[in-house]
Amino acid sequence: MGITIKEIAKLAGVSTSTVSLVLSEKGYVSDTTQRKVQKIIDEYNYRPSGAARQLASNQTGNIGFIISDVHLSRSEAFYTRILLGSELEARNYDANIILSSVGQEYKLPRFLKEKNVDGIIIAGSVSDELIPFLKEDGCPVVLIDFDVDGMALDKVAMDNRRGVQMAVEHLLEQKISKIGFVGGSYYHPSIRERFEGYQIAMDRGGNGDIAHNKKYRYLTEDETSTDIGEKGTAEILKAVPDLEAIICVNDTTAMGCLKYLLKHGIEIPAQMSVVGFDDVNFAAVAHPPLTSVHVPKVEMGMAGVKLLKERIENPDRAFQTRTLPVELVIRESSMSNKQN
Amino acid sequence: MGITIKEIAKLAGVSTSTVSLVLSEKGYVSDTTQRKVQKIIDEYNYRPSGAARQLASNQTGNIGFIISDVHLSRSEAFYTRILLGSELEARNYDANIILSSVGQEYKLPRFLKEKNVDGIIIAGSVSDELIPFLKEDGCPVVLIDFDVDGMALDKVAMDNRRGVQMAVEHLLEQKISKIGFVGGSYYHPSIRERFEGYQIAMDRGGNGDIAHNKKYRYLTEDETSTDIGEKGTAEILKAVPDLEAIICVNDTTAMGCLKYLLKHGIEIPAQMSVVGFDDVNFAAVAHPPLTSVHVPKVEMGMAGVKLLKERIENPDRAFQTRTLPVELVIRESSMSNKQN
DNA sequence: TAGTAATATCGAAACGCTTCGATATTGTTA
DNA sequence: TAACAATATCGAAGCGTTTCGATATTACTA
Repeated sequence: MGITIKEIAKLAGVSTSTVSLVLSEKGYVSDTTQRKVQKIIDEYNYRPSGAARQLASNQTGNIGFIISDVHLSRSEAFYTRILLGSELEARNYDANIILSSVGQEYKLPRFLKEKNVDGIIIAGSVSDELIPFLKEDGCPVVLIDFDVDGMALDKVAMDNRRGVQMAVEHLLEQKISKIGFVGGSYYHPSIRERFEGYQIAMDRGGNGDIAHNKKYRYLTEDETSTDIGEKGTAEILKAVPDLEAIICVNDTTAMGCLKYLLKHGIEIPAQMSVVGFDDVNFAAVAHPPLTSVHVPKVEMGMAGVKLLKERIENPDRAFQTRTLPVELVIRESSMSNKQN
Repeated sequence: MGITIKEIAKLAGVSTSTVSLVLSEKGYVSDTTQRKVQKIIDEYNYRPSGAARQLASNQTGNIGFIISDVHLSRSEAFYTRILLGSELEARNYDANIILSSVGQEYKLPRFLKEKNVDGIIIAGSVSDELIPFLKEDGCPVVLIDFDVDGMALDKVAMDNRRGVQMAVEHLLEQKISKIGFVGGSYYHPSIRERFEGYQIAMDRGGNGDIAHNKKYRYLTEDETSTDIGEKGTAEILKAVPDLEAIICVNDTTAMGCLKYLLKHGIEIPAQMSVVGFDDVNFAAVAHPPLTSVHVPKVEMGMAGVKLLKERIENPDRAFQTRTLPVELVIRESSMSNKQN
């Protein structure tokens, strides 16, 4: 296709090795030569072939980003924002993100089959078989918002427990203690941690009896959704008519919760406070605006790339887990009148 | 790293060319040889090097997907779903999507600099300079939901005009004719088409006086947002107090519109109908659920990959524009009582 | 100023595939 | 059964880089 390094070398009157040195900015090159070569490069708009470079140097400059297709197609932009973060950070390293969604069928992404990446980021839950396979393959892997028991890997997480604790504390401060908990996807580590955070904070606030009473929770293995939110709210409300607040495992669930309450004329937050988690796009524009635990999604994506880079450069270092802090964003849905 | 084709060849007692033929499933290979070689391949878990393959065959199996970072980070999952579609379709061709967000600064993605892709998909608007540059470079390009005047390119579009026409007709049928139009990003071709659709349909319905009266519209070059929606609604309402409906250029804008109306106690749809466009995630869970023109986002992404593949295989064919149909999804926000 | 270190450049061997042309074998046709 | 086509396999030449010595030049040190 384009012009090659050989031709550039000839035009500049130097060897290809010299051109290569100019390109990579390492080794010794005199100023005059460097300028001379660079001029030709610019003039002919020369761009080195990635393939050749990869082949010769045995590194690709690519980062594989794996995400389950159900996550990628989920309505709320959670993993998408993580992807964005990774992409932004990758740009800093001049690396490319090769995206691959995987289904449940455990078909290896092509880039993997052809070892076209220096390392892999996995965001969210994926098929169980995939990760052991990758590890065995010796490919550097970083997990974002996921975990596999007993797998020594670099991970990026968020402080799920702390997040819900803050939410609970915020409610307790308003003298709201009859707090229910609604959610799905209970298989996911983050979800479990969120529930634990709820129990811990309730225990501490002296409301352990509530947090350990099954009447106050609706928790299923089904994928979180607005439906789960609606149904869960209905169930809990049936069991506990004088409920004061509902904490949802994520905003999607909370949307369902809001929907149910609205439909049944239960005033938010006057009669019922609602808190979500993730602080995704629509939390702020929901009706009423939804109090939610903000997750630094973009930062998580960036952290993943950083961790991966470090692992690639230093394959023998100890495995790390980077847990990013979260933040409670208080909006109307939980600003109970009782406070004022 | 791994085992190479040479070693496989030796182990199978054939030449590397034969192994290559087995791999690519073309040319003549006897059944026995094919089995023999495949056995070794499986046994040693051999996977050919993408780099070497690319270098030798001069094709990458990669598709570049370019999206402006503002789009990628936009809250609603519009372009993200297009990306998903492309990814799914790419899987069918065993191709990889290399994702690259670009900022306004027009820094070339690395994959582009190193011609690491067979073709490129651009989703949404990007820097003006980028596209001519790519064309000049001879790289196959497909535009999804974007256009550059006078650029002969393959494109994937949606029927924006028809979409808004349907919305208008739906309102007119309910004897609602005082319809305003709110939106931003007016520089974007799709947005302009949506506005045109509004005018055309209003003209046809005998309400041209309204559609051509500036009082009935709020249209800016600023990026669409809920803020635009709020502000636009406020402005139009000030100018036309007896307004009956508002069509927004997209759902994000419509969310702002709903927010404003809700805040000011204007009942939807009893006093005011609202229609959005795109039918993104939160449209269905909005309060009230938002009538919106459904855009087949995933299908658009898939169509882009198909178009690109066709172009790559046949570089000289005429340029095509694939316009996908849209659909009006009627929800509560526009089911005026007048109808019943 | 000889001897060594730093600087500058180059040639050539990889890197791991694909593919073309050559050669050998088998099958088909008149 | 001679002649030719189809089938099967192989060797070797690329593909466009990087990188490892080797060599040549210049600068510095004692």
